[in-house]
Amino acid sequence: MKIDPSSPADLSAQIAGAIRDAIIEGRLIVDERLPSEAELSEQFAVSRPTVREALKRLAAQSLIRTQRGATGGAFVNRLSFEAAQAQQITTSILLLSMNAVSFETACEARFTLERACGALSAARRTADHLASMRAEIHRQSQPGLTDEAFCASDVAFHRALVDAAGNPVLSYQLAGAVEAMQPLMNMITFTARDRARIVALHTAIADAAEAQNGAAVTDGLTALEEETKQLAQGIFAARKPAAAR
Amino acid sequence: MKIDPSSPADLSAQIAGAIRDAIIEGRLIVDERLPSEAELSEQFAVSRPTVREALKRLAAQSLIRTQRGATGGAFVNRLSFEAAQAQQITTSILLLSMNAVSFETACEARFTLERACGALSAARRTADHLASMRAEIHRQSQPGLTDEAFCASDVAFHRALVDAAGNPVLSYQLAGAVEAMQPLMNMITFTARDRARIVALHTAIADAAEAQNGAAVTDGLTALEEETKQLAQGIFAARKPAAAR
DNA sequence: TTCAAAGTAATGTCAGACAATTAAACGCCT
DNA sequence: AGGCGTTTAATTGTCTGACATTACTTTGAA
Repeated sequence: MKIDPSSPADLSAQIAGAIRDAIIEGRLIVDERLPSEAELSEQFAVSRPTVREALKRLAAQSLIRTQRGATGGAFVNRLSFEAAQAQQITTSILLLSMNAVSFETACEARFTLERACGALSAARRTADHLASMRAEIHRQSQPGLTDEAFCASDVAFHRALVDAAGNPVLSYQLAGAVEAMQPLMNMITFTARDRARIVALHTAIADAAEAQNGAAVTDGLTALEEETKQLAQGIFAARKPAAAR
Repeated sequence: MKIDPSSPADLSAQIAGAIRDAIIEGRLIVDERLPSEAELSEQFAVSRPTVREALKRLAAQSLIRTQRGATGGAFVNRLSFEAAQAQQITTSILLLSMNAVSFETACEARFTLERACGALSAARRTADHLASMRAEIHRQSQPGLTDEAFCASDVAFHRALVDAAGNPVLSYQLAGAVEAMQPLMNMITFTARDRARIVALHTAIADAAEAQNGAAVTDGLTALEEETKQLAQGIFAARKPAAAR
């Protein structure tokens, strides 16, 4: 684990990179303890604050965790599916909000990916998954629900559908697609959305999953995509003349 | 932007979180300059090293960039698709290597997602995408190619296929699925792989894309998945009795 | 007017110190 | 001898102050 001392700046980035590479290449394994900050600063011939900055960089990516006390120190973290999903969701939200992605592009990506799960979800769904989906549909039918709660339930429904595929890698990959879209869709369509229509489409999807009919799940998602796109188009069409005045 | 000074530890995490929230919620916009480290340390009533640790955390997630000099400082970064993809690939590699994901699960997730692009890629592929795919196939046919180069070309082929869908959000989401699998598949199957068979399957996929036949692209990917799974099964079957001795 | 040099403000790095926390080692009492 | 409370040591978390480095800005001179 070496760094280039000739480069004058960004020592902490170099050190973080060296440790990260060691983790990725398996030279540091899960739950292994890194040398103490004092030892690291000796090894890399830098000061302790510089080492600390490097460790904070790694902590920000959930690559290490730190513990205080006598047997404390920095430990290589097992990257859990949960932590990875949270990271992916944050990244996806930022990516969408900072890059002027069109509603259609994002919507297409989301539903294309979710449809990919359709067949697997229909084949493997358990009673638990079905119950979760039905519960969310029931919640969505409650008249007093706030817009935020309706959106959260919408996301929960789709998460249950994705999880029904029984493939944690797939669930992780789709976390960003499903959850990052919520703020975007919420801000655009929540005023015009017809909840009864959404509930009907969700019910059709749940029914198809219960019948283990993969094609019907896929069709249901396609119908939902069409509904969403038309809704957005209507809103954009109504906005433009208003803005042109 | 406030932090809780009563919590004794992890001040830098709190500060990083406060700034991150400000960025996500739009209170800090792209290319906006943050206050200087000295000003931030005053605002949050902490020392400059603590502020610096917080900024390094954000820099590790590509949320900010820093510049030295008189007009320097920390600026909100536009999260590019490229940077987001790089992050996702790193996260995916770590997730797979640290969580004992079965080959089958990862393989299924990868091909399920890639198949989802099939129809779009077939419909929208340009001459450039086709040329990229053909070029990679040609490279894969060269007899003197190293295993590493073959794998890299394999990844490039699939990247071209995914990019052909013309949806950058989709490309971003699939980056992890396609690129993170390379080390995993490489380490398991490269000894037993029949390159001619892979090239034939790739050619079939490229032909289908050229003919804009979405179903054929999907079928080609399914065939490739089957090939890969059987290859892996054969290897695991051969390993087990050897290890049992 | 143009170009070079000094000034200035910001990040990058270092050194040393103290506080807070935690587990292990130790000693004491039962 | 064994259990329990206390001390001790190691480590991270934070602070203070300083200097180095960088790059823009201003000023001055040709």
